[in-house]
Amino acid sequence: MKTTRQITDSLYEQVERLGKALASPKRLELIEILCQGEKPVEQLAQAASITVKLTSAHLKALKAARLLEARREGRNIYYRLADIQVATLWVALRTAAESRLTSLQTAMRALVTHPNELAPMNGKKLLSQAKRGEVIVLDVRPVDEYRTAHLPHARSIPLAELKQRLKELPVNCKVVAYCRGPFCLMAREAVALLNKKGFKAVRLEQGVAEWRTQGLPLASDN
Amino acid sequence: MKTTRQITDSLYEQVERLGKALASPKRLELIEILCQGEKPVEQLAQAASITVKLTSAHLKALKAARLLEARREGRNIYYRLADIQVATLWVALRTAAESRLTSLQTAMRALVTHPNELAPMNGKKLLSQAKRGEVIVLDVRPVDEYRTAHLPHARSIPLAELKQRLKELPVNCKVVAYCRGPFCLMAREAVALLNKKGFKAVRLEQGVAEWRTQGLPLASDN
DNA sequence: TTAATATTCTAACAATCGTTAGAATATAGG
DNA sequence: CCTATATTCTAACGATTGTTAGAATATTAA
Repeated sequence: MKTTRQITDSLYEQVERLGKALASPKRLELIEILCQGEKPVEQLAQAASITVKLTSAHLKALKAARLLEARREGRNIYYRLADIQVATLWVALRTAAESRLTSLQTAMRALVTHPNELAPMNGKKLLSQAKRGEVIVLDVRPVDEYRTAHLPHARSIPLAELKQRLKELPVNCKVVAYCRGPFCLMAREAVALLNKKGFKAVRLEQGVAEWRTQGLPLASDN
Repeated sequence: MKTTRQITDSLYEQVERLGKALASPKRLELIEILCQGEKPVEQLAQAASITVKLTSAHLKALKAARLLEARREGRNIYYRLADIQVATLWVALRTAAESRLTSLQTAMRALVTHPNELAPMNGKKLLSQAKRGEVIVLDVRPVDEYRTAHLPHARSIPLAELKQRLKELPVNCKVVAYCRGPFCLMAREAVALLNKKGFKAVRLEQGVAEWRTQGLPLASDN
């Protein structure tokens, strides 16, 4: 027979398992990357800039905490979020950190280096403008992430290819670039490049995960 | 000049600080207790069943992560949540754990020992019933927590005093008891006692924190 | 001032975690 | 079958964390 205290302890210890999974920067980054869609281990390792072995260990920990699931396809093992709720939890944690930690606020403010990089835009307003063709919404993530899920009316040009594919964009139309979210630097780089080349470009702070938690619609290529 | 990777790393490391603060069962329990209102160190230690020294260390960690704030009043130092958002984060984490971890689900199902302990009730429905006097909403937490915030129309009888104060309750009216939340066992004990004594009592799963995150109104004594 | 109370600080130990390297496993293709 | 590739497992290390005990600090009351 367990005492009341033992029962209470065991309940909090269960939640601790989730907390521990969220207590590592690389695990958080892996979650963020997986919010963009499923990926094999090596690709995750590359995206997070750590060794495959370490990636595997972190993925194991996240899987043990039931935050991830895995499937094998040929030689690769693809990991994915166990549930959209996991993305919601990540966004909640990041948002809480942004509003609570002044050090994070200053770190993020320091990222706004170029004066022509405007403030993040309103979601619904952007949607209607994109629909009417008044702005071009540009997804600068890798193509596979675009295919999994992207903003409605968005066009895909990965950051790595942007320099070569500038001709595809009309010069006079305003461009709104987005990437994985507030912690991802790809859209910032894209905007800097575009503005240097004479385009009128601004950055959208939200990524697909934030977009989804706000209840806004998404599209996908299948 | 920092590289893109160094910037990205530092952003995730900031969020890690929050994650780490949530990666200890006792710190989680302290947060839950503080969701009920501010308390001095010794009372927190007692409520969490740990030593004052250890409590102080955990509180220090939580304060460093900006989840708590403190104020001195005479000889005591009162801790409180830095923001209601912290309570929201705690509820989000607990909810995620409840839905993701089967071990937690079974642990919680095991708590429903008495068949006369009914399923948790709907918030708005309860509110209107309480307003019309069809049910008695009973807050069995310590009085100071009741004073800080309680459900509308709720009556306070702390669990410790319930046995002596049974006469205050009408026998024929249905009683809905609540405490700190799903992880708190006080309401369960109260319901078990009431039913044994011939009352018709059920337990409300939500506590004040859950109530608030659902956007429902609260009352307080000042 | 001194004594009592509440809390924090410091130091130390054991347990846990992140990280790395080397061995092991599972699959695909020849 | 063998070989190459992708991933995990095992073992080990150093760093970090939870916990405890003893000293130090701050406040109140006498």
